[in-house]
Amino acid sequence: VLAAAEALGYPGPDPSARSLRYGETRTLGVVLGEHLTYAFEDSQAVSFLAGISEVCADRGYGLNIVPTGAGDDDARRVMDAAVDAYVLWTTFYDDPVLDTVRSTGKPVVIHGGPAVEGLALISIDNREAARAVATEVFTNAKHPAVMSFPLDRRRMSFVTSGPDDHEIEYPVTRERIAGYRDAVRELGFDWSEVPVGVCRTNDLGEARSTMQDLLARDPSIDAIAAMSDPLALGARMESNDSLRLSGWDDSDISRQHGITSVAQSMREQGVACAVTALGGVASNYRDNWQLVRRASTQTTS
Amino acid sequence: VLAAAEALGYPGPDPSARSLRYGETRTLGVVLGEHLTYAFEDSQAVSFLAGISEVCADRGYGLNIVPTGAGDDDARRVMDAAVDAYVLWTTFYDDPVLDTVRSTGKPVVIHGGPAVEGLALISIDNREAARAVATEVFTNAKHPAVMSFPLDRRRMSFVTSGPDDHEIEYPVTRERIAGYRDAVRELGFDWSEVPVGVCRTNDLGEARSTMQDLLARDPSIDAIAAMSDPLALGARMESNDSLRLSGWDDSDISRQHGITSVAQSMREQGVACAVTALGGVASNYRDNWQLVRRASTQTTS
DNA sequence: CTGTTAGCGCCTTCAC
DNA sequence: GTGAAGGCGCTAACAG
Repeated sequence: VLAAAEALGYPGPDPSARSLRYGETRTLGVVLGEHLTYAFEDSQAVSFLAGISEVCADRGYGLNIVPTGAGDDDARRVMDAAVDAYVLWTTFYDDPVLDTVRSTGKPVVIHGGPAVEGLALISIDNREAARAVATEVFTNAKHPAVMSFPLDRRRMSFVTSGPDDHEIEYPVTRERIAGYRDAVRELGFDWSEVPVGVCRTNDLGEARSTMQDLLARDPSIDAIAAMSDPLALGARMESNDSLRLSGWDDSDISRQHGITSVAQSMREQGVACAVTALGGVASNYRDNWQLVRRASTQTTS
Repeated sequence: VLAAAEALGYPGPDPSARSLRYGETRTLGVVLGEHLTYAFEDSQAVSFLAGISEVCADRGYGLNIVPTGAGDDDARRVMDAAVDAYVLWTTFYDDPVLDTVRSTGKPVVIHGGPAVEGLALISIDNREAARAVATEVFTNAKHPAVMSFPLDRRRMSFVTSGPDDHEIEYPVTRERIAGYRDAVRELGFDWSEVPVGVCRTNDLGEARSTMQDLLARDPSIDAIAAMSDPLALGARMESNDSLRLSGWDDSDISRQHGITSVAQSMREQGVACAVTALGGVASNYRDNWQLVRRASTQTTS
């Protein structure tokens, strides 16, 4: 009998049929608010996925990566994915994908934000961390400024000042801006006059060009709070060592260049997301960050 | 009617049922011969996956990453994956997974090797590239040596000399060793006396420790052909600038440190694998590499 | 203990 | 035009 099956080229049990029967696929879905290649180009995204995949490997789950934002078939792509649960990365306020994943009735974990009633959220307290690092970098400064991630899906590079919350579509970015604003105000500055350079992508080149634009607008800038280490380094390259500077993520870049940064483990957050999505209980990550003080915010007075 | 469905919490079309009906899942499977986290830790693996994902995103395919080598349920994991085609990364001679994927009857593309009758193969000509770079680095040398990736699944670090093909389980490693050997013999050395340092992992620390072991065995080593740029840099850090040196992949490391290297695009190879797996025709990648000469193999005589 | 059957949810066909 | 039914491949339950 087995020989006959072999001879006829029986392709083995069909996974779709099996899933249908059992009602589970043993696969975790990761929904990206970005182009798929971004998942493998941004080092933070890679760390996050490494954490996710660690959990999947342990439990014998596959990992299905679903890109969104490319077209109007996002909902179909997400719903068509044969997965048991979703982890969302880089989603935004009012993202239609949020409704889509919720309507599936499957477990959903959102990384970073936004907080959605009934869906799990894993994130550090970006606002509080931003307040702490900005307080560090803006103390003893005369003309503070910010280097930011994109504010909305259009992902434009530009320079503005004191942006309002409602202009900012990405939760992590909004929270960090809010934290910078908290610090700015506590130190007695006028937020509406603080220049904010927005970088389309998270890389050195973009940061340098945006820093040039910032300095063109206000050459007296003497302190920069940046949302990533590459952005911070780009700012320094267009300035001089007297610039007070902070980055974010405590990567090799900030270590090598003595840049004050915010340490957080994307990998651990990935683990927490996957564990939660697959039915476990992860610890609270709100306070899982640390301010790492380095030479770039040393007081020189 | 729609309202009623909504009210009852209809979870939307079930992807498993849909796949079953249509006989396709619109998902590409990537089978890793490594622990899943490796896929996100090794920069070459990340580039390869970026290429794969680019194609998947274009065509509206999902990406399902299946780790193997963890236990004896590899076959089940692979067969249970709801995918339309497979791409294999870091597989080896006689890997049982090869039989498993073939038995599914789905399209299979193997990256790097081994060549299997009836399954597609995407790879540069590692042997020829290794011969070229070794000829470059070993010319004018007196005591050539090699820094290698693991030879087999046990992934041990150790020092040996002139290993035979049959000791080497990974196709890419075997081909490169063969190319080094070709060059060594053409230059008149005795392959069986050439020290080969095997590094368990592809990182600097491992390379430094293995280089120490190599030098302990033969302090007169004056040229190293390494299978990656990190391994090459590690070797240099335990030696001095007079060491003739070559790496592989033409990464930032080799550029910054003036190390001769072999350029190839893992990303393009990823694209080629995905295109082939999903039914397209990719161009031949055998000769898609280049020797990049730098200061580390300058003739100083 | 072996053999048959029902049904997972979907889509397409065919009947009305 | 609307509506019912069959079958994709699997497995659990049930009948012989």
